Amino acid sequence: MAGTAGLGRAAKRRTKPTSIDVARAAGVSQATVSLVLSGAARRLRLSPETVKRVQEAALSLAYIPNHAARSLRQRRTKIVSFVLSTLENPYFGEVVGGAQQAAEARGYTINVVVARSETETLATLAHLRGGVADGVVMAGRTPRIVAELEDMAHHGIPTAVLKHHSGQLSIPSVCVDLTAGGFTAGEHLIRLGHRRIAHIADRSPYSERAVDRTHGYKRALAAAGIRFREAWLSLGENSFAGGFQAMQDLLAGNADRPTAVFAFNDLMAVGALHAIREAGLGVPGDIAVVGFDGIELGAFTNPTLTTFDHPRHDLGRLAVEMVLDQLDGREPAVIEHVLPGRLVVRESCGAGAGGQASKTRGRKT
Amino acid sequence: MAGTAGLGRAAKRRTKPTSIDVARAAGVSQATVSLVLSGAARRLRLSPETVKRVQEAALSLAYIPNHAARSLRQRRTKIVSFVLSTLENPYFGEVVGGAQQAAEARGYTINVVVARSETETLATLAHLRGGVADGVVMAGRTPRIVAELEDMAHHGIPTAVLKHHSGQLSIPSVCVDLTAGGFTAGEHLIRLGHRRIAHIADRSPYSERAVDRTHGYKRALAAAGIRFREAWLSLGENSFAGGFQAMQDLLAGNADRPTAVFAFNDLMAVGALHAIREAGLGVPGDIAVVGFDGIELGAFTNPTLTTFDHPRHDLGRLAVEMVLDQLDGREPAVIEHVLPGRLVVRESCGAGAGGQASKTRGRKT
DNA sequence: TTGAAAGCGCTAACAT
DNA sequence: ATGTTAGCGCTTTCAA
Repeated sequence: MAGTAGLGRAAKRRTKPTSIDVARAAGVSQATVSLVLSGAARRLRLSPETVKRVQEAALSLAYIPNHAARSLRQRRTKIVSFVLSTLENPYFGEVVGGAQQAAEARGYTINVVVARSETETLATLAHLRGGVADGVVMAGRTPRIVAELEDMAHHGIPTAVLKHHSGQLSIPSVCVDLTAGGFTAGEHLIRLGHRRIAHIADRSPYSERAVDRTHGYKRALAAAGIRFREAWLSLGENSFAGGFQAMQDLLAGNADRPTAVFAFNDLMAVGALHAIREAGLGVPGDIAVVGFDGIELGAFTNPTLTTFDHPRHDLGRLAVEMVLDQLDGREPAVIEHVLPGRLVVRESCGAGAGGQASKTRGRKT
Repeated sequence: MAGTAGLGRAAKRRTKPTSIDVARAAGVSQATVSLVLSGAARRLRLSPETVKRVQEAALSLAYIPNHAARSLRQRRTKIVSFVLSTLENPYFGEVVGGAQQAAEARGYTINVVVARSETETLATLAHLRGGVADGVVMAGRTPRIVAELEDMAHHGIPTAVLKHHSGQLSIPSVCVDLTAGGFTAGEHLIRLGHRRIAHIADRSPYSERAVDRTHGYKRALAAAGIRFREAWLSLGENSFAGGFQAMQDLLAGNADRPTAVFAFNDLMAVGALHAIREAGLGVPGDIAVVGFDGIELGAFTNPTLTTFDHPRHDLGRLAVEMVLDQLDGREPAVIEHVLPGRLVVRESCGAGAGGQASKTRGRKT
């Protein structure tokens, strides 16, 4: 029972047990406890009894190593932070899922931090510099954020950027080929006979330079000899309400209304669907709609949503792997992953000629 | 110029500056640096010049305190973890938003951890026991998780549970009055003349005991003298697809189909809407639908969704405040917050007689 | 095969 | 008004 080495600290009120307590209980040194619990026992050929005694002591004391002490000593936390701007778009649910799986496979934990503005993001990054996590995956960016990330990388905190081309940056990045996506979406609508195709874009600063899909859309128009009209480019917040409002603007501002709309993402596309319906018009009859990013919701709207689907799981996985590779001291094999997306044709574009219920869950192309 | 005490560590390659480096640069002691940067300077009447020298040195070295060292010494991290089971339901977006705001107001940071199963959750909690965070907000629960949380509380890591009544537990909790919600939803449908009202529930283990809204629904039926029919209770996964499937089951399994459905949450309700449409039926014409929880999506579906709206922001805020109160050494003022929700009537229940477009954004009751 | 000792970077108590 | 000292709990040489 009681104390090998007396009451000392172990007797203090409800203090969590430390490795010293375990050592005492097992009758070994603190170092041995550490060795056993870190799995180095076999390599160093500790005697099986010692190992067993330590394990039992640890178990009976419900010993859990102190995270702060361990990270201080080892100079690493085994945590990667995933910084994103909102949880209100389920898009990131799957991305984080992929990230977690990749992290877990290599012994790391993901923690998600929401930073809603550039200011908040910079504050978060400053916090992370203190060593809260070993690396950072950043979804969304502005020039200042990128600069900060580059600096962090120089100071030993590897990062990866998600979703936008990093262009000339030295930061590893993963993104979907957004330009191809914009082109594919536009082209699809053109093939269906549309020539008056509007575009709803995100007005947030995060997307200021993220005009890739808009470029793709313009290229599709150009390829078909259709002139781009400024009046058919509508900006809104990145949300249902933003898409709704952007679509209303589009309808109000144009005497000759468009016959099709390509939206920044599925969230905004759903907002647009609603605005069209409120205006007494039909989708795809009066206006065809194509979304972007492929969240599950699109398979359940009325009408179901044609969209450009992203490999969300892979996006998360690759971003984390790039960070972990850097932590392992190797440069990531590829510094910029550009993943392909694919068009998922459903009802909202009017392509499914038949358009029966049985097809509404989405055909993949 | 260089070293008071020689080149030593400061000269080492790219080591992040420590408070010792700052102290040297400012010509003061390490303790003074700590005092200045923690804001204790004024209280202790450090001379303004000293303060200034330290601040400048810290700035020019881009000094950031080491998180691990600080937490080890202070025995706290100023972090609260928010553990939840999925990011695919935007419901939690706003809850986390409220949590963050409350945390920030008191100098804490929230970090979100996704644990998709009971096993993952228990592993996460074990990790948190190591002192990664000072406290935990847990969304969703099973008996084993609750037991674990209680134990953590005994060991100095305060917790709060979100969303379900804690019943006899000693853990502080915040939830919406789900029973009242179920009752309100059922009653609303009954008032509209429905008597054949089905219910779609969540089959996940997280909800095993969370039958509150189902109770409410049954009570509403009973109050109207309507017999509860087992065949009209359908279970599904907590997702669009789960609601879709549960609704299909309902339609397939009943010769005399229900004229109304009350769904576990808005996600499942949207799945149900889709199943009804695929079956060639109309909402609310053939079947009225009422959802639960009030996520933004419900204002943009077709038809828009009548639902029982939750005060999501407050839910997050109160949960965090309960944790922080415990960290401050005071018992939370209230150990169980039961917040009211409110019915938001939109199109899917058929109540909006007129049902014009202009009303579809939702009337609050 | 195991133990002893040092030290990660910081803060808090105690001296001046 | 500032400096000295000790120590948070752990891992990791180095010694035995």
